[in-house]
Amino acid sequence: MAQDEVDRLTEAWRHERPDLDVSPMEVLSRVSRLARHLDRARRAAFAEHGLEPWEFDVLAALRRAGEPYELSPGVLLGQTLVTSGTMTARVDKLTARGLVSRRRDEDDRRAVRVRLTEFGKKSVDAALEGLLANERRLLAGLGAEERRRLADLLRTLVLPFDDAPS
Amino acid sequence: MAQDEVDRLTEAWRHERPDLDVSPMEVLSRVSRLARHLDRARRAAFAEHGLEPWEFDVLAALRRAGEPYELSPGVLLGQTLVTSGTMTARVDKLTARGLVSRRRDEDDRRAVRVRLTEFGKKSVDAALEGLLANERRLLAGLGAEERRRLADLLRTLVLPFDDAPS
DNA sequence: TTCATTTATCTTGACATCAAGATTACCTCC
DNA sequence: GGAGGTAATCTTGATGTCAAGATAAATGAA
Repeated sequence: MAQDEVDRLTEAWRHERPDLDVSPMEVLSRVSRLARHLDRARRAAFAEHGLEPWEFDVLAALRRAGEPYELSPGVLLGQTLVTSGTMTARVDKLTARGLVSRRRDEDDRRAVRVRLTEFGKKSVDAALEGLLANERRLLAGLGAEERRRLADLLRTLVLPFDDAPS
Repeated sequence: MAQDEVDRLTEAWRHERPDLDVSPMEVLSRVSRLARHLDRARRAAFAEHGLEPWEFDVLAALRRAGEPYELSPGVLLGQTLVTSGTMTARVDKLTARGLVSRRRDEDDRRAVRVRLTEFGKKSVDAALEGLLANERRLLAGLGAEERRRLADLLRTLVLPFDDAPS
């Protein structure tokens, strides 16, 4: 198989630091680099539907929640791995664009409900289909069984993080 | 095996959008989420050595280059996947901290050489060892053969990006 | 030689993010 | 029914990043 950037990177490290075992990078550097490439691909895929990646993340969380497509900022925080200040800003901008609406909870007046608008639902549904089409293309190099094994191996690495929430 | 966040996420999508095949997410969402967790782990590991992740990335590229630990901003761009404006800012800050020095090339006066200082070399060498110790811990759940397979599968996904430079 | 093109780097302006703290409202225990 | 503690959200200030364009120098064709 052809060499990728990480092969060259670890080879260089082995030359410069032969005293170290850099083999962990062969897995984890590829994860990081692949994620950066995926971010760019996602950005391009969403741009066709007029959404930024961070906009999709919020809208998708609401969409996944099912009818009536409504969650609190606090729940959205947990699903998107951002801070509260960031979520405030995101909801502000999504509201300004008419993709979601925000209203105060009547029972707990500290709380807020963020709800997908009809426009938001249409946007996120279209963007999701574009995303999946793009992702299928990126995975074309792997067979079904390989994808399954890859997913399983990745799950093993992710699980410790999901268990102990940061 | 226990469920992770991505299992819950795809299950929710299948409930809301039973018409779509969301299986690509089982691989790619895990890559993205794992990368976010790795970023945080890297940040913590580097903090012990007084470096930010972006600082390490630049210093490590110079360190890997070998004696005299000197590269141009343009080459650093390619290795770190950032834009030229970002690299200018990074080199500015690293210079201010005394981790690298910058001087104009004598032959091509458009060009600049960024060189690791002795302090920069010591910092990046120490941080690298901390990073690897941390990465070994994160990979503890996988055996040697599993790591190799995982690395191979990831290489297959990364290669198309490395070939066609964005 | 000279001018247009290309290359290498830097500058600018906008923006998303975070950490820390402020604000407002609920809740529990005396 | 207060008072202190907790919870949910928002505000502020600093920072890192990008996209697009500016600057400056090398290159090549006529």
